[in-house]
Amino acid sequence: MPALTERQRLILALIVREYTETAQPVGSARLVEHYNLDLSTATIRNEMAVLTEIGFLRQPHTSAGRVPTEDGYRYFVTHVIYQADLPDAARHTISHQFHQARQDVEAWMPLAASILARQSHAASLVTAPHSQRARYKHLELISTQGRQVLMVLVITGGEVSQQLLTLAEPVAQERLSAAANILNNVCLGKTTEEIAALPMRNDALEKDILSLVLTDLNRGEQRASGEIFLDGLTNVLSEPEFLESGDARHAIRLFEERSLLQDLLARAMPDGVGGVQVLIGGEGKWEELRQCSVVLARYGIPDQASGMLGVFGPMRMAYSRTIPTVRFMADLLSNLVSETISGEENER
Amino acid sequence: MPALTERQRLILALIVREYTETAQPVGSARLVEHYNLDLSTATIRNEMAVLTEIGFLRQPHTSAGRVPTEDGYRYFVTHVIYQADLPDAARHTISHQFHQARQDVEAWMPLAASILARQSHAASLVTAPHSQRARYKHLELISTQGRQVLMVLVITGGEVSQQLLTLAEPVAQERLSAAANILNNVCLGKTTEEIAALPMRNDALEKDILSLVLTDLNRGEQRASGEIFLDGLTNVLSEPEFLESGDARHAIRLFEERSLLQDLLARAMPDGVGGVQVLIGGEGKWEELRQCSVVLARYGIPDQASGMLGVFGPMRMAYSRTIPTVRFMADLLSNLVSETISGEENER
DNA sequence: TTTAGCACTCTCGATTTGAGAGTGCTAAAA
DNA sequence: TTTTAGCACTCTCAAATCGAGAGTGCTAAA
Repeated sequence: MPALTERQRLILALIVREYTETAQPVGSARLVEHYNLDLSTATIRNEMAVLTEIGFLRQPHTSAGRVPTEDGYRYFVTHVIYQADLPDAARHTISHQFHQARQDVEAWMPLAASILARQSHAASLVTAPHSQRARYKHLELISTQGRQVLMVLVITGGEVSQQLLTLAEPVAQERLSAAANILNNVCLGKTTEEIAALPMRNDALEKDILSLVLTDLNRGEQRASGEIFLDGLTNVLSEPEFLESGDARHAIRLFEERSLLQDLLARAMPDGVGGVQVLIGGEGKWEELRQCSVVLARYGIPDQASGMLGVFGPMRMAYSRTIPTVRFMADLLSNLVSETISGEENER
Repeated sequence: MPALTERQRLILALIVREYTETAQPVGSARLVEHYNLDLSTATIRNEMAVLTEIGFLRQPHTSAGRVPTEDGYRYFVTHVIYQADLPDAARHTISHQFHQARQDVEAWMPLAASILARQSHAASLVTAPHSQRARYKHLELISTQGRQVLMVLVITGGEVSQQLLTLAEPVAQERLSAAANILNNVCLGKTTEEIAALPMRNDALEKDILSLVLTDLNRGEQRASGEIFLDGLTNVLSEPEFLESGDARHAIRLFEERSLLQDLLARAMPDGVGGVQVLIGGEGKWEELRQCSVVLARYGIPDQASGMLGVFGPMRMAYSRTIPTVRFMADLLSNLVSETISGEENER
């Protein structure tokens, strides 16, 4: 990583800033004028030549201004604004909105996505907290029609999964409740393996249901993440990058194809809760993201319940705003999750 | 409504078909050539002049081919293909896919949206079944941390809502379960009003929770529809209408702003389950939809649990495919819903 | 009633052109 | 040694021009 002078860093930062705002290549004259620099355009041009030499800037063509390269953005993100903090005003607004929705668990994730999208003026994604090692928490069996039963299974971290089962023969609600009660007593707080290791049930109904519970738990553990919430796609649609090159528009498919998105999340953030990850221009790994950037973070409690959240937009993204926002939101959701589930550990 | 000759109807239909495929104004020569008509271009031109006179076709400019007008599409939809049926092959594919996911209640709605989008090559939307007159079905209280309790409320039709409550003081899980049990016995199958009319509970905990249940039920009834599932937005993004005029792109915002969408659904389909509703070009009521069309249908059981589903795309849409698909899917979901909840009526 | 023929209109793509933006280099100034 | 004024040069972009081609409407004959 080449060392830059203070002034070069400044110029790089200003070019990034100007370009993210205008989406136009920025020339030396505009820079001086717009930011009242105490330098002549010629000096700026010399510095820009250096930055271009290093590979942080490029010219779309001979007589255009400069545009940051992927490396340029990367340097900017890691060396210039990575530690930037979210303004207090924004922190307060966000906290406030969450406080309002405190009671409504179902609203948390969509709210988080909506806030992220609004703050970053880009598309956002949030996955519900999800555990790779699920623990049984509560089972409920509700009879609907004669042979059909709705099974509601609550897992660690408040995850709820529903299944419809068709029994061999009709069973009364009382009988179902009793069976659920027994299983609840036996399985509370146990992991999939622990439940699988339990002695076989004698009762046929209980046996059947327990095996369904197990497949359900297993399926949950297979999934890489919980439900995915998206927002702000329209923000990104009106960006020039997406209007012109069909290339960038291609990237949006990634958001609709959940499987692609899962793959992205899995490969981008293998590690536990931690810092914010910034993928610029697909990092050579995702062809679809060539013109885009993604800012990701994991939240929650490792191994218990964790999810991801992030922002997706053109490479020309307001990183200095987006990164602190993502970091702040990750912390906020982490607190929310740990408040909600920490009791479980004590119960055991 | 002007009466058309058989030949005029044919020509209108062919123009609609050709235009939906190519997105280019269609001229007399292309029509004759492409469909081996036993007529000369001049004859076609005369007929086209008539259709233009009536207001079913228009020319973007003097020397371009013809394009259907909104009225043209409307005539086409109501008089030419409204009764068209979905090919057996498609019916089977769809039924098969649903059969596969029969058990997994949570997968139904996303699956429906996905199928609709795939079949129509447009964007789709499905709302979860929802009841305006909810009936209490089951309550579950799960303690997490000391004072925090996750409340899971199951309502008619399998709707599940979660809330997080913070009690004044810690309460043991046993105590919570007992309270839930009592309330379940008292409230099963009751409507909001009936519950509100019940005698006051003596126990403080039960009283508090019952009032929360009531607000939750009320909030559910206020909502016009259940959760909304979208799919296939990218299908529509690559259509030329959306690439060019920012006008059409504006319409996509409608899909992200749930409130706008709710409004659309509420105003477009006030009536009960019934036929398929086709909104062409916003019908003068939705400025955002000027260049788009929406095909909507309601499914489910009126007053008990019903939802909507539909397809959204450019006005130049393959109606002859989309309309039967929407109709078929509505029937399919209706069956699914009635199978799931019909038992309730018997229980009472 | 249909159709061949024709004059006419208008768009669209290709091509040209000039203004303007921005650069790099050089030589003088600080 | 660093900064800057001056200048020649390059390249894009928007506007203007132009001709081919697509498509029409009309008329008169079949």
